Amino acid sequence: MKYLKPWWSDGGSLLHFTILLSLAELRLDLDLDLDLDLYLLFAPRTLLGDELLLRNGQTRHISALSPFPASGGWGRAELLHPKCWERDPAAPPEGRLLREVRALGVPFIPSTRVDAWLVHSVAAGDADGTHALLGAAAASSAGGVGAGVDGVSQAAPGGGGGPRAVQSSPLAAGEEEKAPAEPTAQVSDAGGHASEENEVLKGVGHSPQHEENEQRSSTQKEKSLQQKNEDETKVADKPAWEAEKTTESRSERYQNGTEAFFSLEDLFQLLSSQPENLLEGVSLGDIAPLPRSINDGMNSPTHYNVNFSQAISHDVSLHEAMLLCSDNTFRRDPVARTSQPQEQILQLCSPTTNTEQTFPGTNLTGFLPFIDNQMRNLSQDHLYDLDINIFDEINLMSLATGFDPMEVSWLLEEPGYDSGLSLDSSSNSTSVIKSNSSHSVCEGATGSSSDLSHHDLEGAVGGYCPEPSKLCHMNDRSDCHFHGDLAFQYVSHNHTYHLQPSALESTSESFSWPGKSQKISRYLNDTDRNLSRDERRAKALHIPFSVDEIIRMPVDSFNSMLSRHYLTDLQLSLIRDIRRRGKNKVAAQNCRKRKLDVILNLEDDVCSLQAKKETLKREQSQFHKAINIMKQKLHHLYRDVFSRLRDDQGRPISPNQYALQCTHDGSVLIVPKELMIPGQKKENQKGKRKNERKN
DNA sequence: TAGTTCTGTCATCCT
DNA sequence: TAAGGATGACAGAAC
Repeated sequence: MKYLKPWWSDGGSLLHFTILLSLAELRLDLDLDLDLDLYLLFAPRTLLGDELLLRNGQTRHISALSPFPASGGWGRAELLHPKCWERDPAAPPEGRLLREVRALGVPFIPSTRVDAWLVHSVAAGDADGTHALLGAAAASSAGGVGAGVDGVSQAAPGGGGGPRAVQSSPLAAGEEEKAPAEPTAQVSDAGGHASEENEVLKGVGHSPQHEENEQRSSTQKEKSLQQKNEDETKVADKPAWEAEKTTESRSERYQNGTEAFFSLEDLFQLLSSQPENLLEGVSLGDIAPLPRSINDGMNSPTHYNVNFSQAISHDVSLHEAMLLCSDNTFRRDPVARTSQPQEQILQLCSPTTNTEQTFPGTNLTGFLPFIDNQMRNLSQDHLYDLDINIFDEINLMSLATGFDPMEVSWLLEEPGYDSGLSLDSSSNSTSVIKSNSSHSVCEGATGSSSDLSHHDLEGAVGGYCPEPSKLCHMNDRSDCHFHGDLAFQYVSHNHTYHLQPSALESTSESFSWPGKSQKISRYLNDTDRNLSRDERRAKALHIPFSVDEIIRMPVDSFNSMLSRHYLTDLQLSLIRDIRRRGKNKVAAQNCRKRKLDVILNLEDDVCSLQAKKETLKREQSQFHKAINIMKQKLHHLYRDVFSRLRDDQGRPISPNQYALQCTHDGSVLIVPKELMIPGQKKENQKGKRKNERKN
């Protein structure tokens, strides 16, 4: 197990904590919101001396851990490191507090549960240290101390229902710290020792073996990352519906075992394609030992038997997660587990085993090695960043949809609802992890791989369909399929939006956490404000598509997407309304933009025309001036001419009685005004008057 | 508090 | 006929 850069919220009360959990070939990233003080109370003692990074940039030194309280409280055990129990006699046995929580009817605070996680990759390097943890957990379980309501504390007898699970665990049955790693071949040589607990807790990558592995694979990682980034960039640049073919083809490549890298998206796609398998059948308790090297992970015919259903279910706790981390062993009510052979146990079969049984319709040969390889290619920083971004959304999303107690109860009340998801603490479908190197067989793991496309899930708003019974009709899915889908949708959540836990007003309001509710409510409301009304509506109705997809998707893809999912009339109506409003909103924006452009253009036209008008006015004025000057000159010339003219008797000719008249041939005649043409007469009179006025 | 602006939405028409 | 673009009108939020 690895704690990755935990940080506290500004108020210092809510801990946003990311845990990388090494689980066989899978590493689970858990995103938790924990109470700071509570966490400090029960934080693993191995964190003593650690600096916790607060969100405000300050650090908080873990100098002391309070003793474990006598009893009560919610989910404390979830935070308790198994070793703490061993060292602290006052510590309650494993699972006790979980039982208490349920027995007392205290609702799980969604943010404190590991209600959503991602299966990231294999972290082989931490196999050693985590064995110690799990061994301790096994010891607690084996002690059978917790007379739990459900599987956790009942998982004890003999150290676990999966007989080999307990026995194969190096630390099981009270042998925790001293037990060698021998029983499980894949357990690290240095593993299984509690002395390495620190290493386990503080970072897998710090173990010598892990470093060695990292060095060995560093070059390969770089190349792999580069290749992966290129691939993902190409896909990411396209809308989901455009990338659909790409993802499908990638899925095929995975199936063919030709894809060398396995990204989160890929993993989700695969999970979505076989959610029922992964969620229902995979038992955390049945996880095969972790390969010690990349080559082991890639080549060894290790069988991976992981029960995701438990981890994903509402009952999954940090405590379990912590226990799960170790040597691929997860003790979770083996009795219950084994008592339900019909429970779908997915075996992530090796190429040499029955892959068809494991993933009918989907050849996931090398599935986990791909994950391993991919995750090995991710640096811790990458993971950390990823965790921050993704888990925040996931965690918040879970608040909104996945873990509404009302919904859970409703689901459980659904006729025929046989969830292997352990939605109920009393469910018998608790998962068991046997530290069994043998290969489990996937039972009931059926279904096609193409039911849920990648983008269908990735951008899902709700990732949840409210009518499970109807969902079973989807693509001839069995109940198992539905459950798997449902469960996986809980996990997939929404990665499209910055899902802040609004958790929808409705869902957020449905939680009751005295003393914390206000804080959570404020937190949810603050973040939910960023969601549009349609987004909130979509979340409320658990529309499995993102609003952005609904709006932007081409009509053909849109219709095909709708046809691939069973949606209620209400959901369909909402989806179409969202699409219509979204389209219209864009249209309105464009319309206003155009209108604004038209107005601006018209304003520009007005300005230019006004400028032109001014120019013309100035020209007109200049022309008038020129004309006046010409007239003035003509008048002077006229007078000068008449002043020089004489009649036959030598007398000057009066301009009042005569006028000059130009002929067509250019000659000038002196014509008596009485004989002048009327038009010329008027013009001469006008000219005379003007000249007189000017004079 | 009133006015203005911005934005989303609806109704309607048209393509 | 469905889908959607365009646009006027209205309402609510924000300033």
